[in-house]
Amino acid sequence: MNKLDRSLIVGLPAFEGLTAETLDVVLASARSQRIEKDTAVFEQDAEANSFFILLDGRVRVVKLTPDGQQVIVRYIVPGELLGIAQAIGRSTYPASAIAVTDCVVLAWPGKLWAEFATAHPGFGMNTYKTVGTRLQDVQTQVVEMATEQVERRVAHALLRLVQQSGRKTDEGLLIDFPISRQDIAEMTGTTLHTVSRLLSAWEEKGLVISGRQQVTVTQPHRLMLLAEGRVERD
Amino acid sequence: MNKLDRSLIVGLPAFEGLTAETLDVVLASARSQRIEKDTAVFEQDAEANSFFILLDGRVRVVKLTPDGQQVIVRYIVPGELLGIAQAIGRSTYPASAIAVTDCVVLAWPGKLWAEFATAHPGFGMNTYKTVGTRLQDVQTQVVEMATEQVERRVAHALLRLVQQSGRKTDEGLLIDFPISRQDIAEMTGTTLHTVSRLLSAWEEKGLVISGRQQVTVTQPHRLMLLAEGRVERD
DNA sequence: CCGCTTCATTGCGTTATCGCAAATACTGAA
DNA sequence: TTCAGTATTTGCGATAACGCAATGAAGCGG
Repeated sequence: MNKLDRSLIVGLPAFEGLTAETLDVVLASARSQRIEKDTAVFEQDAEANSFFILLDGRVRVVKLTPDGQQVIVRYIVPGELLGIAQAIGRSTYPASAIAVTDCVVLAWPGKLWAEFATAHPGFGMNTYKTVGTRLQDVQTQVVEMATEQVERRVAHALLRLVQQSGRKTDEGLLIDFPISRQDIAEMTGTTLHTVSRLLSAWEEKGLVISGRQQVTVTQPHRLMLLAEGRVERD
Repeated sequence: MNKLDRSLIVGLPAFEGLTAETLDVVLASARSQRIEKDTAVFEQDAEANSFFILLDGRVRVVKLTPDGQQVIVRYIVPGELLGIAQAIGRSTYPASAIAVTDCVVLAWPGKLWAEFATAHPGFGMNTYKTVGTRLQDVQTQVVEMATEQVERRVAHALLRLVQQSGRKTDEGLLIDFPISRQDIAEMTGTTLHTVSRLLSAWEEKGLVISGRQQVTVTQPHRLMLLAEGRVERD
């Protein structure tokens, strides 16, 4: 078994404020794991045997409805925790997590979570802060879904993706992982058709450039105006 | 200053597992407060100077959008925490809380939250569990809003209200606080008109009885079938 | 390099839901 | 008891968004 290096996790929000010794202790029980693109890190309703930190790649968190529809709850970027069912008092995962690209994660046995949290209060605090942040994010999303029409919701979603995973290119800010019209639809509660029409219209207006599983926002500012609803809805 | 009695909070989930002495310590810094119907317990974006437990009455938690629309995030029933901005790492309240009926709350200075949480880990855990539960609730709501059409969303909302605040009457389960069509609309992201039409249709079918600011679910089972979408949508 | 699969586009008809407006019903206070 | 203020109902027209279906483009595996 190859020893994991402390530098992997130093500086991550989840471990902020912990001593070097603590990091080593924590790392000692972690195992690193490669997750191939399009495979699951964990599955909804399965026993929450592990919790994870994403070190590299992108992960999509998805909820499946009884009738087979999907909703994308959020995207995870490197440095973020995922599968922390324990921290919210669950024994099963409330959603599935799918690797959007090839990924590397650190995994810990789920039962260690409580141990860590009590032995290293800072770690507990940090995860709770994550949970709190996500609560706010999701509540914002509810407000959007309740009050905004589709065009603005999709605009907001794109802006969030760009903020989280935007890579600067010649043309603008590229969302730097593969994302389909269907994916965007599942994030915003609409259909791939509507998303496609919107992107086409926006491309026409010069706000974005989009292709197969790829979106670049060329004029974030104008897109933001549109998202905020104070504009040009022709 | 009248001393608060331990019996007020014994048995509440937030204080579960704490010793009698601890309860007394905690109570020593609490002040009890009466909140008149239709007044605010706290206001969105205000400094989070206090956190609360609702002892009696009902509170509506509302988010206001920049353009003046409202969304009802949740209803609080006695025994529940509210205004726990500290626990999610915020210094301002992310929403407003309005008394739906005359209420009694216990209030603590916000800065005490962190003290309590460290001095009495059980208390911290309990609030975090609350935050976790709410995260799941809200995520469920996002999934509903993304995948279900209005009729099912409203049905789900009513069932939740009945479950949380249903009082058995001759006719069925009465939501035991005043709730308008507008309120239900703001919970489900629709309009009071649509809610009114739905309630009328359901009354026709014998599922509910509704009046001014009042709803009784007479056939919860059939309403649930409708909410789950396996039915009679004529 | 070819064929297959997946993804995206777009026209067109359908429909759920909205938004307005007018009428009606209920409640609490004077 | 009456009046004023709110809440509710309901008809009707408008429309945002869906859903289908057909076509076209892009990428992947052999």
